[in-house]
Amino acid sequence: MAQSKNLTESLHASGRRLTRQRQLVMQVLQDNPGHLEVEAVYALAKASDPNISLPTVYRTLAVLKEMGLVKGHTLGESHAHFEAAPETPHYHFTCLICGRVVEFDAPQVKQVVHTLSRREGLQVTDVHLFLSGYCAKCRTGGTQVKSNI
Amino acid sequence: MAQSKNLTESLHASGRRLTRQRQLVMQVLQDNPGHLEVEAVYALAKASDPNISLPTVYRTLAVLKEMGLVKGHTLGESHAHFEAAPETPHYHFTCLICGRVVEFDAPQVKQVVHTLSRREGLQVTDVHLFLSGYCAKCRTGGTQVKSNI
DNA sequence: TTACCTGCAAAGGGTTTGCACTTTG
DNA sequence: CAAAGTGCAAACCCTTTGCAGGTAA
Repeated sequence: MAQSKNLTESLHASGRRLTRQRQLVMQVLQDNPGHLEVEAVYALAKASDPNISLPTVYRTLAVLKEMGLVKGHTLGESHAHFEAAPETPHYHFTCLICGRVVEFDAPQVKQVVHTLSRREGLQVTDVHLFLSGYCAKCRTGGTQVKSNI
Repeated sequence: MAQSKNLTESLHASGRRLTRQRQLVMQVLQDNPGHLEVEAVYALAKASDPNISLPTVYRTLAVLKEMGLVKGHTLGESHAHFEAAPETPHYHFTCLICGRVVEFDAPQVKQVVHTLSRREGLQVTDVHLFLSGYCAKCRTGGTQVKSNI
């Protein structure tokens, strides 16, 4: 549980308490790299603690996000996705058909952000680069996992 | 009404009909550059046609988006924003305090997209680069227009 | 002990849908 | 005239909130 240290400290620093539920949600996010919908976090957490509630998951995600331990996205869809905050920022491509997410890095983005910040006098705290389209499989009419509409 | 041509053709090409409401919504988006929330589109449309309904605005925006005539965003907020599809793509910064939106272009992004597409065999149909943080005014504790919570 | 936190249930709020009527082509 | 589109009202669904009982510190 390498998480505990960071989580404990962050909570303490902001005058909050370390609860079983907060540890659990953080653990779930760390054990499941990539994007999890809130319902998925809830389901995974519930596997360890059947009593945890959905409102608590929402509240916990908000707290963790505020402390910078997790990142939240709303990638064009109606519901939010969360992931443990990666050391190195990265960006996302989502396939419109099968929903596959490709994560990638792009150093040029930092440069863009820096240039803009200077020019406009902005302080940028968060960067989302989100691409959508068709992945290699779905382009060719192959898999189409999600298109059973 | 330079719009009419494009709208008419796009609708016809997809076997849809040209209605007063669709013309109106498209007109509203074109006459009001920048981002409009759905409610704002509704209000502006209603000024010209008091009978237009909110569901129709939603349905129309979905149709226009599908045809590529408008772009929809969900910039970290709970509700969607729309804008007439610009000739040249651009990106957005939103101030977390006052809500100001700064639009900007960044040619480097095209390069990033191109590189990734090739490497992963993706077909990218949409690109969102969304920054958030504090604008020049709000950094200094100045205006804080929106923080009357 | 005492804030803070959780669970439950209910409320919120943006978005979507069912249906009868209207309008386009 | 037939099919597509609209308006109205109600349903949906993700998310938030009020509150009484728990729990970390």
